[in-house]
Order: sequence, then C-alpha cells, then structure tokens
Amino acid sequence: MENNQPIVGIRSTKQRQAILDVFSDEQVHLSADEVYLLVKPTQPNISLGTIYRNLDLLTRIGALTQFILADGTRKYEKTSSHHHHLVCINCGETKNIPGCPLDREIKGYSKENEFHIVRHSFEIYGYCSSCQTK
Amino acid sequence: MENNQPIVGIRSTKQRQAILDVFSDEQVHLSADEVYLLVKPTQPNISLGTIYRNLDLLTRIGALTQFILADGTRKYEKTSSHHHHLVCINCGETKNIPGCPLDREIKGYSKENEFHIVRHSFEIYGYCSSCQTK
DNA sequence: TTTGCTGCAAATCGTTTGCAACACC
DNA sequence: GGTGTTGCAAACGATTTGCAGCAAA
Repeated sequence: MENNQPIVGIRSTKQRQAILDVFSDEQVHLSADEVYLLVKPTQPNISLGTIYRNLDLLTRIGALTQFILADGTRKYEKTSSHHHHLVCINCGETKNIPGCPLDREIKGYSKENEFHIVRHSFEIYGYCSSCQTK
Repeated sequence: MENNQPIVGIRSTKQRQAILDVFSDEQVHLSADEVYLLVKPTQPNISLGTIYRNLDLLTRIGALTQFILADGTRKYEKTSSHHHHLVCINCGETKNIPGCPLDREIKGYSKENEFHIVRHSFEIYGYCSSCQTK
C-alpha cells in the first residue's frame, strides 16, 4: 500500500476488531484473502479493500507483522517475540520456530562488508509430518 | 508461470543468449524488468513476455535460480553454490553471503517437529556502506 | 460535528497466456 | 519441414486507490 501517512486517530470499528480477533493466536499465519474468508461470517458486508487497509494499518502500528514466503505469498501474523517459520510446501501449514540463525559468523561477515544489518528473513520449507505420510 | 511441461528440445536463440549473457557474473541479481532493460539495447524488439518465459525456462533447467525479497520483489541470479544474500534497503544492491545459517540447532528442532526440510531462505536487510554515509 | 472508516468499483502492477508468424535444428 | 520460440495484446491475480456515504468519538 505504501502508505507513509502519520498515524493520527485510530478508531475501533467492528470490522477492525473482527480482523484482530482472527489473529488472537500466535500460531495463526494468514494471507489477506484468508483473513477475508474468516471474517466474512461475522461481517458479511466487509470488503477486501477494508481487509487490506486494516492489515496495512495494523502492521504499521505494530500489532501485526507481515512476511513473504518463497513463492511470493504475503502473510500476516500477530506481532510477537523474534522467531522464524517452518512452512509446509504441501499444505501450507506454518509454524513458528523459536531459534534464530543470525549467528556470530554471519554478523562478522556483514561487518567486514561494512553492512549495517537492520533485519533479516529466514524460512524453512519442507513437508510437515502429516504430509509426509500421504 | 507454473509450467510443469517436460523440457524436450531447447533451442539457442539470440534473445535467450542475450538474457543468459546478462547473468554471466555471480553477483548479478535482477528482476524480470531489470533484465528487460539490460537486454533491450542489443535486442530492441524483445518483449517482456519473452523475458518472463526465458527466466522461467532457464530456472527450470537449473541455469538460473529465483528468489523473492522481503518486499515481494522477484529476482533471478545465475545458479551457483549454496549461499544467501545481503540486501541494501536503500539502493537494492544485493551481495552473496557464502555462509549458511541452517545450523545443527534448527535442524534438530525441525526433526523434533517431524518436519522434512527441503529448502530454506535467508536474507539479511540493512544499509550498504555507501548508503550509510549518505 | 468532525474526520476516520467503509463498501464499491475502477485502476494498477507484475506476471501469464493464446495466437499467428517466425527461425532454429 | 517440424516444432520450439517470439512479439503482441489480452487476461490475470493480488493489491491499491478515489469517492461518496457512514459511524465512531
């Protein structure tokens, strides 16, 4: 959305609350469309535009965090302590990994290259246990 | 493109060669549009469609590797030994990092979760030396 | 009453695809 | 000559945006 407007007054609407409710669990990782489908039952008239605008705003105020999978899919999750993801190539199930791989060695390498690290992404792709048996 | 056709006979055309030439250096990381701009001078009539079709084909035969940045940008590079990227948030300059962070600890965690790892992504974002001074 | 928020529809961006002409082998 | 490849334009999916009406505060 590339909206760099300063955030002034934020109102609490039922649409926004319904979207936030969907992300109550930290293990919830959803695309805009998935959020739309989940919110639709309680907010039948909600539009995809509203979903996108809210996901963007909630991300900008820090309530949600956005990340992009290797296939380009954009997903959102509730903001929580630093972690990474384990993503099933088959069913898309996404789990949080507590550890972080940004180790001393790599930090050292970046320093050598005079690179100032701001953030990083790390996702593991493979098959979850139930998809392996199929 | 989601093209799962078996690859039969591949021909050498000047368009395809021009695209490959752009990726002669391993430190070249480009989007489809950037390739288009670079190839245009020698192939004035080339179309973006041809660029996309060739990037896809060259990726499927393993000559190129595709990766997606945290902002959703799709990039291509010449296939080479396993590595990761250092990406400047400001100018977009992308450098290869030789090390790999997929360490014992994380592999162990995946095993605990009965997750079969196939591949992973890891990119570091920040500011390169020249963008820091500006 | 003010102004942020919504639904709707149109617009945009990156990418894919159908097709007829073309050019490799 | 056969078929892989190309340029072109239309189609596509995900996301963004303009606008007028609505609703929180």
